[in-house]
Amino acid sequence: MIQQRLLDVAVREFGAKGLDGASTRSIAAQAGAAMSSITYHYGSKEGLYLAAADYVAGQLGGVADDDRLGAAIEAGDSAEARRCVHLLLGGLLARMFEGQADNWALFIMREQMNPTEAFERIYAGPMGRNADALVDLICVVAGTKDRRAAQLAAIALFGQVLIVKAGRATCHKILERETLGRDIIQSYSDHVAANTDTILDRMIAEREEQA
Amino acid sequence: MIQQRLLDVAVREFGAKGLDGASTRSIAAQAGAAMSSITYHYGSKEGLYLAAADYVAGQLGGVADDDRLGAAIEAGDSAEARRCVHLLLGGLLARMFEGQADNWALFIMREQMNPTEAFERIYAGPMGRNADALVDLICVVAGTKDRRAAQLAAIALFGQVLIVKAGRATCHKILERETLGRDIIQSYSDHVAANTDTILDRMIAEREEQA
DNA sequence: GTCTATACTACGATAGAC
DNA sequence: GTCTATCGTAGTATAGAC
Repeated sequence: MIQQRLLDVAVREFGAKGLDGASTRSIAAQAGAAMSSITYHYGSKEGLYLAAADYVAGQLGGVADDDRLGAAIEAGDSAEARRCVHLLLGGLLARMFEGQADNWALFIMREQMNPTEAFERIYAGPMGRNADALVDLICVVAGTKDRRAAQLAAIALFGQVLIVKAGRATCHKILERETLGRDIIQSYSDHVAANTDTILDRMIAEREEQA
Repeated sequence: MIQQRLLDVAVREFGAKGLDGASTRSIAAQAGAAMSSITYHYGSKEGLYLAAADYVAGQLGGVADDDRLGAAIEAGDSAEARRCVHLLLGGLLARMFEGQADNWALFIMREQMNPTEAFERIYAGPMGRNADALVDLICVVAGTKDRRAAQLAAIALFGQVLIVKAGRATCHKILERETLGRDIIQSYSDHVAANTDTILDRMIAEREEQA
């Protein structure tokens, strides 16, 4: 399928070089198609960019069982909500280390730094649902109605996940490795999980202090 | 000074569009100079890019008092080392919110995702020194010789700082704000500081358990 | 639906006037 | 040291053959 090949290459090229930097000639050539096929299928370079954004957004789903997350939030089950926080963050972290992650992660990073219409479309999908769920889950775990505190905690927790991609080169320098093996990935996942529990415990303790 | 104006614009343009995406014509025009002045001063587009990288690297210094950090590490003073960790992370976080930060932060983010020679030059400066100092400080605070654990902790801690830039658009969505006011910035700084203390305390407890 | 051919613009680099 | 002029290449978009 020529459209599928175009999208795969487009995500990689737009991610690596941005909308301006990537060229339709190069994308078409790598996909084994004529440049005019992009115009035919997507109208223009921008059309292909937005199509690539939608494609990326769709691939962000399934990181955790949305139904289970929703049920835990609905039920207000603190213990189950904590398990869901770990499922969500662990799932996201695992995604960051998957082989194809570089392609779409670069695309999203770029949109984060300089958001265009494409970011709205990406965030409207599974990405935004994951973010909302994390905030809701933290509220349930901490037993707090202080949503702002839960939002701040969600950002900090997500930062621990994001850095392995957004600061990949620095991580390699700090760990003195050019590639990260399974043992290090597992160690970091364990460390993040432990941090998460510690932070959630502190939020619970702070809430009980105030009460 | 025409070279200074060229560097300022170059950092912004290369950060926003990358080496390929940015154009020397546009950079020169915004700096109020002829395009050939880039060739004259920097030899080529790549030369200007590397000069911009060096300029960015230099601006990352002074986030914390290097002498004080070094002294705390040298002395093995746990309490002072913890204060230094807060100084370093707090200083970095404050830098992330400074007005001009977008320009150089975008430049560095881009290099993180797709490192070139420019990243080596940036990391060889204050950025790498800050990273090394953070790992050393954590070792002192936790009283551990498990350097790998300190490295993982440093990455997680730094992730909490990085996300406000690398995931800026998502932060705005989560906090339901289009801009982040001083009150929210202060709240997040406090949250990160509290997380940092909690994590360091846990590392100390884990070390004492093993002993 | 996919290709080739082409029009037009913008790019980086260089030469030479001042 | 800064400018204008120009060269060769590569960019997007479009038209039209098949």
